[in-house]
Amino acid sequence: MFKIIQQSKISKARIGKLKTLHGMAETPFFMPIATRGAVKNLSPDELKNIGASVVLSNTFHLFIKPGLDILKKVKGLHNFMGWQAPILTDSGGYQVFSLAKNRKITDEGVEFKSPYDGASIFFSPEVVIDAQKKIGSDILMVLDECPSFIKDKSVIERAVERTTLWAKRSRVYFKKSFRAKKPLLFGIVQGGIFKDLREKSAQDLVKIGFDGYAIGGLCLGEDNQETKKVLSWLSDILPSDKPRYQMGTGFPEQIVQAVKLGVDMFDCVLPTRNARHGELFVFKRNHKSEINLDKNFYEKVKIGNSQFKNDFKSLDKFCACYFCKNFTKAYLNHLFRVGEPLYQRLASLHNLRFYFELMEKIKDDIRKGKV
RNA sequence: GGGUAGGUGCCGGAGCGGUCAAACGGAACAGACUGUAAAUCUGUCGGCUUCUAGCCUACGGGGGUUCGAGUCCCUCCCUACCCA
Repeated sequence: MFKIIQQSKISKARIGKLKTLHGMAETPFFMPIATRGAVKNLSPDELKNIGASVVLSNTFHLFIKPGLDILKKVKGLHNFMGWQAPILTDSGGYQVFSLAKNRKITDEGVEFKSPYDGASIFFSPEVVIDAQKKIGSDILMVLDECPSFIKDKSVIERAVERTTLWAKRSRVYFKKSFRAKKPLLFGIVQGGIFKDLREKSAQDLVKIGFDGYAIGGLCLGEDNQETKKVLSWLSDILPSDKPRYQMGTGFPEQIVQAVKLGVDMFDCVLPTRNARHGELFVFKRNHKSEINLDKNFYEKVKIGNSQFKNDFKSLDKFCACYFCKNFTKAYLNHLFRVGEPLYQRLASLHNLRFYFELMEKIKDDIRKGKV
């Protein structure tokens, strides 16, 4: 299911191959986010063209709309959204965090209030496995409790206990639910920035046994040094022959840091959301168009700012995206200011292409022994 | 020529004697977003300075009433609509 092709000699970075029911994906990879069955503004063929291999969707949001009946009728999300490559589905654990005002959590599960109409929705580990089965996900995530990192240790500790309990239940239920054509099931490590909690969480999950291990609850406001520490503690506990997935991460330098600490999979809303909000990621390249990941290797460009009104140059003439190859910064600045929908498409296309180029560059550096 | 309604900051538009450098929108200028309730949210937005404060200039022009006027009175100019 997961095979390491190359292991770096100077870091924990590795290149691997993850086999899923919808084909192989080379790690490390970055997943664009299609929360409601679509990466905002982009079509599947566009995603393929810029280098997407796996897409992330969301059980909670799909559960509400369009609902599982619809997804079952079309035989899964792949058919529904026209994406025949792997799909990973988040469990709704993140909504425990992001919709904290509208949910109640007990050991049984989470009682959500729908953000659309206030209807109550109950998520248990079993409900979530069932839902992901109907969605037809290739990589299922267990339901977890993603706490805010600010919470005191006792709160985090309880979240870890609950997450482990739910992981066990998920594992058991998963085994019952799938016989042939089994997708992958990932457990999720919690524990905030506390060494003992992170270690306990990881050890208990490893005992239960999963196809891959996710690291949750990171990059939610904690200091980057703390993130790094957590990853290095876990790199020795999580089995190295299984894929590791840092959920919700992150800024480009955070991804580079994590890969060096042995992480294989990433996802984040930043490239797409920030694109929509006027922020573009751009590599700093030398005259030969090379990127040096050891330095400050990129900048964030606020394309709507007045300085780009009269900037008729390409954003990045070495970028392979449709926008960079065909349009000027001044044009995108104009589209942004007047609110043309095309703005969001071009900006999203560019930022995602940046992330995929970043992943290609990282792999290239691993192959060359530079990372 | 007569009548009516108006003229407020970059634009639209509140205000009807003091708490008004003037609500609220928009534009403009900047910032934030990390397993997406996000084409969202936040801040600044007359000028100057010793900038959690002070000073100056401002509500069509001019004059007046008042301790005090964007707000009341007179007059002039302008705009829109209606009647001749």
